Amino acid sequence: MPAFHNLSKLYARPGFLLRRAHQISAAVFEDECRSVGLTPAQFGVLSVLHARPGLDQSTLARALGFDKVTVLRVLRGLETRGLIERVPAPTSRRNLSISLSAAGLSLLTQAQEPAERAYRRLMAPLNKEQQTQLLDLLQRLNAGLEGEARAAFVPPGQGPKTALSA
Amino acid sequence: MPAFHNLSKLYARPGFLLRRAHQISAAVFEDECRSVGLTPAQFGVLSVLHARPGLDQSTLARALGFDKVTVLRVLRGLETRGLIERVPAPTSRRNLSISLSAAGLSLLTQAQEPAERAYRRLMAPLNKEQQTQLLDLLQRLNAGLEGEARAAFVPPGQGPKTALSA
DNA sequence: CCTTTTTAGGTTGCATGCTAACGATTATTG
DNA sequence: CAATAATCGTTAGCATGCAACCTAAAAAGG
Repeated sequence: MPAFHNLSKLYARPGFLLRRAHQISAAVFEDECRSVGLTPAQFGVLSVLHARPGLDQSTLARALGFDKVTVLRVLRGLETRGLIERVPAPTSRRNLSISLSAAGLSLLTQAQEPAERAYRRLMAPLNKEQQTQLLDLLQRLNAGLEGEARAAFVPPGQGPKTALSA
Repeated sequence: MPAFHNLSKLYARPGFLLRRAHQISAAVFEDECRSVGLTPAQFGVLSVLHARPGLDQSTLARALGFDKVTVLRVLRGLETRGLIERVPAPTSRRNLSISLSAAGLSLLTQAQEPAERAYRRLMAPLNKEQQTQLLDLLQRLNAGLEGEARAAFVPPGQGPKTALSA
């Protein structure tokens, strides 16, 4: 009898556990942030834009490990709601410079508390030591596998490396 | 200056790390299983059907923590490829009994090796102890938060609990 | 019994993530 | 400098996950 007869085999796969954990994480975040109307993706975009105003779309996508098409659609939604602004970049005719609007900054500020609650609710089943361990292991896993995912993750440089800060 | 000015804050969020880890995991799996043409979702469905032949769609969805619409669409694809069969269940007129076809079993068997490779490749950045730790922490997290996700996870019973085994 | 509620399967629509392709623009390099 | 390659924003299409809603069937309640 083949080994894959047993379901516990499937349930112990990291892919299965990661998928489920991500699913739960997103559900908890959306539940907590429903009041401010921000999804995890939108929250991520606004957060990066707050730290690095004026980024172009591609750099923004890489700063989150998002697909550039996803970023494009998220940005369109945020632009419609007046939370961000997209203007042609001065440095290059094919870049757009994205930045938070006043409303966007306000909403991001409002979202900090719900996001914190989501964090605590998600980590509630683990004690402090386990929480630290999990975050460390995930970071180690991700760092060791950068380049495996189609969408590259490249944290935006602070200085002259960023497209628009040159 | 608000604390959320710093990007490392965002990058250390469990939601961010889980999202990225899941993204990488799916990419690695799809890369390894491209030869047999199975996505993670399809592999999961076939695996459960192999362990529990004759399940109905809703029970199958709960056994994976999938949305029932997702299961429906995955099953349609698998049925078109002749990998599964859907027949009316004898016990109830609104249930469908799903089971692997010979081709489905064959493909699932072929997929075991690539799936194993994906497993090893995904866990490569961690040593044996860290791998065990990560799986344990994820299981603990998921178990502690069942019910938070919209799609419930209910492992199918072996005995008389399953819809069609009564 | 018969009515009410719950459930299974299904459809539709929206958000997200990926691939592939495209025109325009910028970089590279021969 | 000119040909080539890489990049940006964009569109389009497929897969996954959610919500809302429908019909039919089954369960639960009186």
